[in-house]
Amino acid sequence: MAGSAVPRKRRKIQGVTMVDVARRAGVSPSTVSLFLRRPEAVSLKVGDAVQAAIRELNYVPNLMAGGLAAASSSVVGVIVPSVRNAFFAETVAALQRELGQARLQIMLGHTEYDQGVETELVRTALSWAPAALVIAGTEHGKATRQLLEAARVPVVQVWELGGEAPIDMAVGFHHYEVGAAAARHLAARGRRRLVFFSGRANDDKRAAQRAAGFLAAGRELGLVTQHLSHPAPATTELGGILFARMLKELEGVEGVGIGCSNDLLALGSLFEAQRRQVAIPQQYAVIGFGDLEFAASCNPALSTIKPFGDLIGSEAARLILKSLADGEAREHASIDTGFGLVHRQTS
Amino acid sequence: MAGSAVPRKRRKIQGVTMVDVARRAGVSPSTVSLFLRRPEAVSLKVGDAVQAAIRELNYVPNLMAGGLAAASSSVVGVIVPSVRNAFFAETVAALQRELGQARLQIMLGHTEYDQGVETELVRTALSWAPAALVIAGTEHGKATRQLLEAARVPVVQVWELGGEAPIDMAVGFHHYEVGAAAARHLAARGRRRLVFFSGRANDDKRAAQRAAGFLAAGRELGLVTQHLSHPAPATTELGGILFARMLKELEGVEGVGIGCSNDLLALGSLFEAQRRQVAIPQQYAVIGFGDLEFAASCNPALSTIKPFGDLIGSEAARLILKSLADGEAREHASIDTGFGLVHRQTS
DNA sequence: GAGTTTTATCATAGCGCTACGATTTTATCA
DNA sequence: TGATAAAATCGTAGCGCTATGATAAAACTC
Repeated sequence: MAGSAVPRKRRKIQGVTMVDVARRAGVSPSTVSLFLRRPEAVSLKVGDAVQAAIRELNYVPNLMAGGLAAASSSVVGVIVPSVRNAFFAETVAALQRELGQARLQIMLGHTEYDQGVETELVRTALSWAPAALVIAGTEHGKATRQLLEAARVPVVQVWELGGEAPIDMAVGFHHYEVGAAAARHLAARGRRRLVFFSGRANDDKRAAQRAAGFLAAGRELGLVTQHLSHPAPATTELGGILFARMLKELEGVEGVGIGCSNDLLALGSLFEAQRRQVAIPQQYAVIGFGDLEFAASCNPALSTIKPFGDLIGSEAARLILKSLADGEAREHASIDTGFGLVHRQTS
Repeated sequence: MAGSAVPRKRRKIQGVTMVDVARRAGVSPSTVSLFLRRPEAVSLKVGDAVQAAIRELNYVPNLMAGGLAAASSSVVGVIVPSVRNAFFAETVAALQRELGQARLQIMLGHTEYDQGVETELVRTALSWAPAALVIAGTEHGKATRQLLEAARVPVVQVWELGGEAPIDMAVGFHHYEVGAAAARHLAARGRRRLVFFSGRANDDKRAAQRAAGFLAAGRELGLVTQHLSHPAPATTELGGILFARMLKELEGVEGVGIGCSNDLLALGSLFEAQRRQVAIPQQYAVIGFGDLEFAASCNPALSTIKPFGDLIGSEAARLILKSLADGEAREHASIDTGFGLVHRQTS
């Protein structure tokens, strides 16, 4: 109906396009494109000419155009609860390091432990036709799971194993086992009464699993085992608060061993103990989780359980790269990175 | 020359496109697009129909196509040394929180304090025709600076003020002043001999500036002031090492005040002091930088200088949003977020 | 040196969307 | 009611690139 024959004015995005480079180098645009994607497929002479033209014109390719034409982009969506959390920061750093080698970029999203936000972030990530998706955890809202299942890209769920079946691939460890290992360790060190400290009681599912594992193992060993938790994030401050609460509740009780949902809580406990002049590990043994960087240099040095956040990131990257190489024929791997018990002075 | 009249087979990226939605809703694709971008420009009846079609088909728009057509994308490139660094993690989190409201996504890159990597990351970010760029620091390599200057997008340099002139906009504070404030504080608390601890001596320019400010202010006050530094990253462990070194070098010296390049070093110092049974603040006063989450709950509680990392992120986001709204007419703002001296027990 | 294979380069048709201006519909007024 | 203004919808032409298959050039055969 609307039959306009008038040429519109072009809206130009870029200063220098591939066409400009091609003209400069005296070749066709296809050749420039080919050189950029597979330099070895182009003759040395032409390759050099193109390279020179690119440099002279300061050409920066447009990845949106490339991604659109190629039906896939070079972004990997990474969705974690928060990068302020040192655990995830480490994994994100490893991912970027490894994926960067393959010229893949990271598009980051933080859920802040909100399932609605998570769904939105997944949807947004998918809007970029990402090469792959990395998401923390295996328990997601129904909408998120649906989106992820329908997505025709590799999906790697990280930092957690067990629970719901992985959607595609998974790299992580069993938090329940972490808790159990902590309880058993304290028992082995002669503690007969166990307490678990945790924060963010409502939304950190992984912390909840560590707690569950700790409590179950403690009871299995026939020990009185209890849980002190709080809805606030698991910080040093909260560690102090929980330790104080514990002191009040367990006044006079001997042989207490404390498992902490993370090293920050443990650190806070250590400080509170100092303030109260309670000896650690003599009166109370403490074990954390995370092996955060201060754990080794605390006084007393903190016993803890070490996850391998860096390894999780690099293994996830490896799986992604492999999936991309294998195409449809890829397998649905699940990798257990395990954890290590680091026995220091607090237990 | 190559005149092929044969229709090629289409390579389909997406299951459901905007055309499908339009058909389902009984409107034209343009209307769907319009509804997505400016829902208020579409009649209520049509809007509902489109909305319903989107939901029923589970349509996910392709942002690459959108960005390409619109000559700008909804990504903001964020380039920081490392998210493992709590300072940057906080700013990144704030950025994502604020920018997310405007449906902007963050594309993250870590330089790991390498200038070559930084240039590559800037180049990659520019390949996405980003809506804006956020980069840590004001001192960049020549290539990076050139790229940023030529980029026709808002650029916000964060976490640092002073030094080289900002390329476009800047949000941060003067690290030199932080160091000076720390020195003056220690002097005011009666310390007559000052020492500054820092790590990553070679590549953390901002830490170097804090050191310079500390040393200059100390000397200006007529105090003997010295610098203990180390090439390793500024960790708790390094804090302990530097404190031990200081003890050896300054044996018997009274009234020593220690400034630390960050709270991790300060924490390590505290622990080392405990181990050596040296009283803080009686024998040695300590002040850190960062007000990391443990600072308030240490024993003794750590005096420190608080940057406002979160504020830096949200102000940067505000500037970006304003720039995008104002278009070409935008101003080249520079915002000093300042810092706060938090006096606790270690000084 | 003509025929055959291999290698290098090219022309074209979209990828899915948005901006633009044109067209149609609805509201307002004389 | 017809003329005019305002609002809603539509059709088209790319955005800059890549995949594809066609052509041209070079490297082998016998």
